[in-house]
Amino acid sequence: MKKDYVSSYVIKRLPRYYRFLGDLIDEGRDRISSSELGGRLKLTASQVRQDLNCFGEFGQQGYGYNVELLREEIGRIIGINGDKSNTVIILGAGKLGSAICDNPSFEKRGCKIIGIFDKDPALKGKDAGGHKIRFAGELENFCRRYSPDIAVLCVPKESAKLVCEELIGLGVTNFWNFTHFDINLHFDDVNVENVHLGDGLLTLVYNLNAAKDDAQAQILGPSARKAEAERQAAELRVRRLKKQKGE
Amino acid sequence: MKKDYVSSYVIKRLPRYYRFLGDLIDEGRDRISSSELGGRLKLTASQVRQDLNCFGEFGQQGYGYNVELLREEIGRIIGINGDKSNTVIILGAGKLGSAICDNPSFEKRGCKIIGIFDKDPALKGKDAGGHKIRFAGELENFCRRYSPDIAVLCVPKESAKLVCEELIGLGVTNFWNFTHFDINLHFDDVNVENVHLGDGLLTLVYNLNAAKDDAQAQILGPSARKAEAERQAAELRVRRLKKQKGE
DNA sequence: ATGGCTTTGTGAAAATTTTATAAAATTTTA
DNA sequence: TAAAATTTTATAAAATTTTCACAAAGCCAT
Repeated sequence: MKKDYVSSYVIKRLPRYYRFLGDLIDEGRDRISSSELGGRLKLTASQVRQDLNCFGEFGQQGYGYNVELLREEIGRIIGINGDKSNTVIILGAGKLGSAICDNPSFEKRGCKIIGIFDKDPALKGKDAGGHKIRFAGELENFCRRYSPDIAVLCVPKESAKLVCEELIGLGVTNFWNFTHFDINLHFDDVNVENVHLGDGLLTLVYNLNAAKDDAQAQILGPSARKAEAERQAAELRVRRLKKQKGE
Repeated sequence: MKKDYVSSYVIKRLPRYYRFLGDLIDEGRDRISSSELGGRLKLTASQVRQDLNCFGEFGQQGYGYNVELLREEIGRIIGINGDKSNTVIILGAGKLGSAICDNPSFEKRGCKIIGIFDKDPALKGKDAGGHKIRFAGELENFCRRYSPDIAVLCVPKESAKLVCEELIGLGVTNFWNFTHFDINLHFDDVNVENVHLGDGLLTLVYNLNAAKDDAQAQILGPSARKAEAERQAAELRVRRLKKQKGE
């Protein structure tokens, strides 16, 4: 049954489904069951079905889901409409900015880069991923004229707040944020997707160290750990008993 | 009380605490309460206390937390030891690879880049963030000699599986994955931190479209939405009543 | 030193997310 | 064509995360 509220956990999984369904099409698959889909994505079949049912009934009993149809449907849910793409500007034409500029295929995701800006006048006119870098001073006029949907922030942390303020003032409300400045903590009524690369590295380092201590620590939840501990204790008891009998 | 199991949600928040405490030090703050910390990070005071108490008792009643001490403690928890840094290799010296190479300060996070590799022989010897690019063929010998702790994957999706297999075979178990290949779906016993930039963009696009429909949709949970709906209904009743009285 | 005030740590309640089960519909097989 | 197998949808149960509430502990002004 279609829900009127969908949790952020479900939404975070949508792009993964979308991406995987694309792979399935490449494999030549035309149908898939929730249990196989779940198995391959390391989710339970239940979860897959619950997730999809938030948006409608896309499956067919006894058959499963049509791969192509489901992918199209999820694309529609996310909002990748072939007819109207979201316009994107990139702030900061440093290494990261220009890497972002051509790396993840914006077009495939219904987005179109319409400008890249840098406050360094020396970069003006140079190329970044097929786009001419503009001087930051042009930003105001550009935004008033084209009102971009999304701003990608690749500026140094120190500039981030100022740039944000200006952009919000110019009506930009959606940010893909690669800076270490937490936009949502300072401004309301904005959509922000934070990347915070450094945070991810730290999470990895934590898990790296945790794995040294206990290989299972990161895999099992509390109840599963408890069950495992009990299983091991039971095994020990059995072994002890056998040993007693043997003697 | 120190816990022996800590949920992944808590762990994901640790880097944020760590980063924010750094900012507080820059601001010259030397103490902070859980309620202020929560307020500034958009978390509840309760959650902050629960999170920290997973690892020990770092606060003091009537005082709060010492900023510097707490930051140090969280650093220790994550595993950023000044004495021994984790060694990192980068696979793929394209735009993204070389951007990663100098952008997020690995050193600050207890990591040290010891090599960057690319399968394009033309890049061999060229500079990327102060490191000489090596030819991918050297990877095996290099790994056997230095056994790096972490591999950063910035290769195209097609190469990802092969590179992964080789690295795992060479004993690398920690991956910071920027490719669209889901390592953890194909290999066990590895720590993976996926970035999947494209997924983040899609999440942003979804929220962008959702915001158009309902500004509050992404902020409130189900029960809060229900309560808000009830509040509005009650307000309407009151207004109606007033109107009746007025007439 | 003392008393009021602040703030933590913690167990329990509430909310949310995930998993499991029962019922219904469709396909496949014989 | 009918029965068996498969698989979804809807619902209920379980697990997990978050919030609440308060006693105990320590700070700080007087």
